[in-house]
Amino acid sequence: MLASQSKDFSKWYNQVVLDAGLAEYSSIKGCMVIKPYGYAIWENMKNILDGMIKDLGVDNVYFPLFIPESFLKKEAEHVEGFDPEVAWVTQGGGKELGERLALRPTSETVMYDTFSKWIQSHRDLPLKVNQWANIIRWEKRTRLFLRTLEFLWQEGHTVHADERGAEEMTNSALAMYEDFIKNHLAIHTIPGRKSDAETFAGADYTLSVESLMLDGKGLQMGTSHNLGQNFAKSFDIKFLDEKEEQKYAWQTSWGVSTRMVGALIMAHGDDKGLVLPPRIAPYQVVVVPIWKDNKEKKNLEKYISSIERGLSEKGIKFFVDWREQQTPGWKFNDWELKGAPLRLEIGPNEVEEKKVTFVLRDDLKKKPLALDKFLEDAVSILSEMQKRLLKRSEEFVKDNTRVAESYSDLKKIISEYSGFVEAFWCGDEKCEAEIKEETKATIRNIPFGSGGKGKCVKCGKKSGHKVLFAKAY
RNA sequence: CGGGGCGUAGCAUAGCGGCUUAAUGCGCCGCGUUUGGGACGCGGAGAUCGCUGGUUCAAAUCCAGUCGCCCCGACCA
Repeated sequence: MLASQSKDFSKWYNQVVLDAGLAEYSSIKGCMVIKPYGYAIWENMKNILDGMIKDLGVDNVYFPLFIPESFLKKEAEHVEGFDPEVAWVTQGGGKELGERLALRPTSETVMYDTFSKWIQSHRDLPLKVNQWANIIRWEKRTRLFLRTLEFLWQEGHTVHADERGAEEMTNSALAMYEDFIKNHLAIHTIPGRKSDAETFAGADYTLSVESLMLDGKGLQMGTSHNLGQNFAKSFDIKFLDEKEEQKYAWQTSWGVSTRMVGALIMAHGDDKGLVLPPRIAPYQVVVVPIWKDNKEKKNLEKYISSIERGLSEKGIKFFVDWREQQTPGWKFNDWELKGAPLRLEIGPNEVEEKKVTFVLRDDLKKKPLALDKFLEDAVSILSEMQKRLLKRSEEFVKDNTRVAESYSDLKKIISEYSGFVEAFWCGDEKCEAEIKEETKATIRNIPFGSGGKGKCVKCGKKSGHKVLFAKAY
């Protein structure tokens, strides 16, 4: 039995990850094994995003896992930010190394060392590359998919001739994430800008898309950094422009990680397990055959193969669960745990009447439908479900976003409801730090277009924008 | 890095100085009956009790060390 979401959310989360077969703990501290079903979800995310990234004119590359210490040290803020969580290689081939090698916590430095050689002329720009890779960050506290010592991600890195080019890229990367998360993961996010304290080490500014999990905690789902010329200056990325002048380049970097799998679980799941949006589910339709004897099974096989043909023609990803050891009831529960969007229960009754019985994961009601009609409607049934999940997510975020007029409001809302809290903030890091200290809530971001005039909830100084507070993962 | 907990079969646990062969559930293997909401019977395989040392006539059990993991806090995609 699965723990109840409302009673113990984190226990529920861990059980879903383990029992649904997404991942398990490995024998290596802080690291997880991603199992086939979990990896299939990541793979779907990866494939879709990879196409979107290419549509932005970005090419895939691969850079070394090892980063010499001297590279990391070139950008002062960058080292400082990452130093506490870097893993170092000090020996190789049985010998002590002359220089330590970091296992990449992110690839800015190792890439930009090379970029400085690639870029000589304005004709070499813009340079846009992306890398799918594993990342090592020595986190003190780990949690399946959300925070592990090693994780998988995508990191885009671009170089531009002018500030505007970098700005536009920073925005389009974020827009791409928002689009992907909305239209494929069916999760509503709030795009905005990070406060200085939460800005990526070495960036001019950081944009993010933030969402709310079902327990009311915030989760950053993607980030896009405008690096300005900070790294260009440290790594000497210069080019001759049209006027034959030497200029430092402008850069961006942006990424999303396997953390999104965790977000997917926590944004849609229920007490029965995962709820996967059809567009990201490994199997959109799972067929559970029900039979008593060989004769019934023979008839079923024939009937189901016609269903298979029909689903294939519509481009629907499906799986027929012919396992002999499990009873139908067991399979129903198993696929609910695994979040299959649509389940077909096919037995002698369905064969007899040329119909299907289907159950959608979000409402769990059994519905009969003529086979022909079902095959005709399957695509739209799934896309309706996709829409419902997004709508539910939007409503959830809306219902759990509250406005705080005063500091006591803020404290009260955070402790009673959690969720997002909109409040004015003066921009002072001191107020931000004190609020974090006292309420555990952090500024998730400053949503785009948030304006108005008011007073900082903490110090009462004038403020020109509301920001989003939440307790976060 | 601070606080807490735990290492016994693939997994989850019981046993906490002597019950004589280390137990139970799940899982696994075989046979049979089952199969429309987590089936059942019978038979079976599987454990140097994390590791090292010590105390004792006797150690999974007590002591010391060591390694590892999990949970709670500060740092983070």
